[in-house]
Amino acid sequence: MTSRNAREDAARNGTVPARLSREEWLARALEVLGKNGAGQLTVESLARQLGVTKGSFYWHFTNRDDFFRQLIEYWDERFTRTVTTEISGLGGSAEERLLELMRLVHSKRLDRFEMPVRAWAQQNPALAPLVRSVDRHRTLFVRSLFLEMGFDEDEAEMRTRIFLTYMIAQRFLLPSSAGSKQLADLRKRAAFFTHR
Amino acid sequence: MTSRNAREDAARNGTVPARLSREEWLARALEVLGKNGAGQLTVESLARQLGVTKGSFYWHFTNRDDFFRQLIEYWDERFTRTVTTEISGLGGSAEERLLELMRLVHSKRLDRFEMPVRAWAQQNPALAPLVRSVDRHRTLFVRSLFLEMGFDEDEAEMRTRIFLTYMIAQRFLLPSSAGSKQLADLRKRAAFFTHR
DNA sequence: ACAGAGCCATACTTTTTCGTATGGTACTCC
DNA sequence: GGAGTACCATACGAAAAAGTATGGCTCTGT
Repeated sequence: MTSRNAREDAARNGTVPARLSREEWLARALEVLGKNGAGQLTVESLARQLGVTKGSFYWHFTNRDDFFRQLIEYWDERFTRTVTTEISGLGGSAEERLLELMRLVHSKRLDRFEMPVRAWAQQNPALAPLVRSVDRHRTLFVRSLFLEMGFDEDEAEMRTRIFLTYMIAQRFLLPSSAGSKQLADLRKRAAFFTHR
Repeated sequence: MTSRNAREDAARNGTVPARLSREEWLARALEVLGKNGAGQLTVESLARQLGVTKGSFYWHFTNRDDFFRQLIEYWDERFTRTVTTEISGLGGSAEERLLELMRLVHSKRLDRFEMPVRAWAQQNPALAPLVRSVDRHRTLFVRSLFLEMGFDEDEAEMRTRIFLTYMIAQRFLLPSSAGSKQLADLRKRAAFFTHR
């Protein structure tokens, strides 16, 4: 008889009964959203995966809408905020910082939740404004880089749009391109965005 | 007492009882997918909107999976196939045809289902291959344009990727930019993709 | 006018989910 | 060592959805 209860397993092993935190719910929810889609984003399914029951969920969150709001904020913090602040603290030219941004997003796969999060949140009237807020923050950040490179307002605006959409949807046309010349490709792509 | 039944209304007006076709189910499903998300893509919800019951659905389609497969094919036919064949029949330089492609997608809003369709279908193992097939077709088409412009294989490959991702995710960063200088912007964007 | 096919309504069963109510267990702090 | 708090289990009710079975209506062809 295999136990499908993580807390029982923990008890048998003498470890702590794996009391969950708020973040563990959110982290798991993002993974599910990315792998299985928004349709599988149910309370009881998440609870089963975490080895607990709904009782834990409704302790940490008042209801599903509250959970979803916190999920967007969690995603913003972990997959956007940390990058922009890190890049902001760097030196070098604006071109170099843009390349470093692409490198970071690629190596840490920070774009892996772009599509599922957006396609899911855009429909919800309570969540759409939160996503738009994330976009505003990104746009301001990238636009400042292009302005620093010397492009005028309109040109910086256009390049920011094309660059950000590429960062968002890139993963959609990547079946399994994994190659050895990825760094060279990254440089080429960055140069394409920053050429004059 | 207001009737929420389209067929009864039609009967009262003396018109045809609005017998539905397969395509009406598919067209409505795409609209729902775009507006309300995949979560609202249920048989009974669609039936209510069409003024019929589930009986009609299970007459036209064997089950939900069958319906979804046909939905992807319908989307491919109406929002990709028609464009590539129309552009193929045109004259002019490859640059002009690429601009015309952007114009068509923009004016007819052919990109409005990109994100919802993808985020939804990518999760389903039965649907993902169909979407990848659509991507292959698009990639071949756009890549041939860049090759015709004189770019080498690698360069054409990269520009195709950036161009297609932009066409896919463009709408995500467009709050309500609707301006009068849209055609000029289109030309500028096209030039950005085709410059050397 | 009658048979058959095409198309849909209705009723029903099973499954899944949200949310709530309530009780139980472990830990902390006096 | 007892009270209180933090965290979770269990049980329940209500709603919604997929799919099936079956009967009814409408048109066409003959």
